[in-house]
Amino acid sequence: MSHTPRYRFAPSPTGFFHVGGARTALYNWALAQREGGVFVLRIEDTDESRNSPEWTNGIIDALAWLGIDSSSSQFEGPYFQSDNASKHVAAAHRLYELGHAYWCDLTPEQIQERAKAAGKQGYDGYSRDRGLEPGPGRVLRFRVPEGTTVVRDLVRGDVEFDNTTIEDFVLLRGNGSPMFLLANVVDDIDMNITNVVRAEEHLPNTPKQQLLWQALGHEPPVWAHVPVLVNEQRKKLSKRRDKVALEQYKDEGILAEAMVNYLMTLGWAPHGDTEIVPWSTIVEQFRLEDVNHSPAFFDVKKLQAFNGEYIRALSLPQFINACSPWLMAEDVSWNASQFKPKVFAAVAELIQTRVVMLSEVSTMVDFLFLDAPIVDEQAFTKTFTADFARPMLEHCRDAYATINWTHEDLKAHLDALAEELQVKLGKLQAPLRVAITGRTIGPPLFESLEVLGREQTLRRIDAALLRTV
RNA sequence: GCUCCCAUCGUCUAGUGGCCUAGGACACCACCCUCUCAAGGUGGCGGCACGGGUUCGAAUCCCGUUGGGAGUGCCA
Repeated sequence: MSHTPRYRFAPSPTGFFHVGGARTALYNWALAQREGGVFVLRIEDTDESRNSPEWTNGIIDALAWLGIDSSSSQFEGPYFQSDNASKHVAAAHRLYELGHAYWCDLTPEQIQERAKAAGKQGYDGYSRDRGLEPGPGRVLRFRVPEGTTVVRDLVRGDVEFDNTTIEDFVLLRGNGSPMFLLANVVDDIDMNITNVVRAEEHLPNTPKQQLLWQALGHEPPVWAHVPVLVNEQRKKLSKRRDKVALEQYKDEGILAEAMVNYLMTLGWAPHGDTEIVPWSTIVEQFRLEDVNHSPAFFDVKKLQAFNGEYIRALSLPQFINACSPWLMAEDVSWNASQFKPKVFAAVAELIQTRVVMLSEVSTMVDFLFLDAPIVDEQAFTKTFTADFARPMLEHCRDAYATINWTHEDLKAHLDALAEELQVKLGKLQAPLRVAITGRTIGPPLFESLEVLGREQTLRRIDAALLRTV
């Protein structure tokens, strides 16, 4: 008899990892860590159409990204539900022998007809006392007992269900294969699961599962149903209409730590006035009793804000390192051979405070690695309507040919010109910025010029002057 | 339809009967800083769904209303 809390995370392999699933996994992981328990991963692959080996690796990888390390001593699995099929069937037959289940030969169509005739919905218990033997096409149904079932839920309190509202659900299909509800319970019992923490959508199923636990002769686990994540329409996040794949956020340059931290603030909050806290603090403070009862909107804007915080908290070398995949990616606008790590390193600090996602980095520095900047026509037209635009550029072209090539001197030169022309430097530099970078916004201009180099700078000034003739 | 869950700023939350003139964060707005854009700083806008109780006292407890959500398969 072990008193070690055993949590479990039981995703079905559907091809991508859902942010909602990520949060559930994190809750389980935090609790297992906090209580010195175990996190059991079980892949619910009973539905053949969902069964694909590579999906399993995807799940392990996603968990690893979140910091749920499958090599940890507190991690167990992965187990596969499909491996336990014989146990599920055996349990079903035991239930039949115990009188907790019976065979039924009604087809779904017949059930519907009967329901329609009775003006009600669902299966009406028709085969309950017909004493049918097993036979081809017959399903095994659970005999729901009379009374009420009380689900003790750590986040919701006691939830009461009148058993008359629970229909005699199917345990074994007509082809003999076990249904999810059964498989799930049998596995949980088999794996000594003590705590079931999952999304609220499973709450209506819980009385059925609890009945199954009891019929099988076991005390049910501690339940906890956490609210679902919703979109701006307040509907449960779904892969069809919402951006829910963890991988997608990862690809955009959301840091794992930011994702984890953000996910944990949905339905719960760390103590104190700041939400940005390390995982260790979360493990220390997280309690199911403190989890909110209502659905939470998955706000990408706030996720990005968190990410910006985490990006800025990186040391410079860490930041440079983190950017690397996006700088080496195949879809960058420059030729891979033109990328210069040293050049990027020289401006990285200026970029770090200007992005909230790592995927933004490449367009912010592309002008440094391109032969010619990608010019935003609108920006060009707009900035070059200023009457000082051409004279300023011509002036720069001449002065920059001989000036000391430091950002201080580059700036000092334009400062002087601004003074002379009675124009603010902010306005004056705009055409130069567009000529060099192609855009009106970007990293500080003079530092950019310094790393770009004299030759390239002069070339781009000439090119811009040529365009305006 | 039926079953169940839920209800504090636009959003995420703090709040477990007096500390609440309801706190923080994101977003938004203004100002400061400033070579653009950010970052940073300061300030602002903005909420206890409604109606009844209980209580000396209710965001907090109870009931109802309204409004949301989830489930309702021989899917998981």
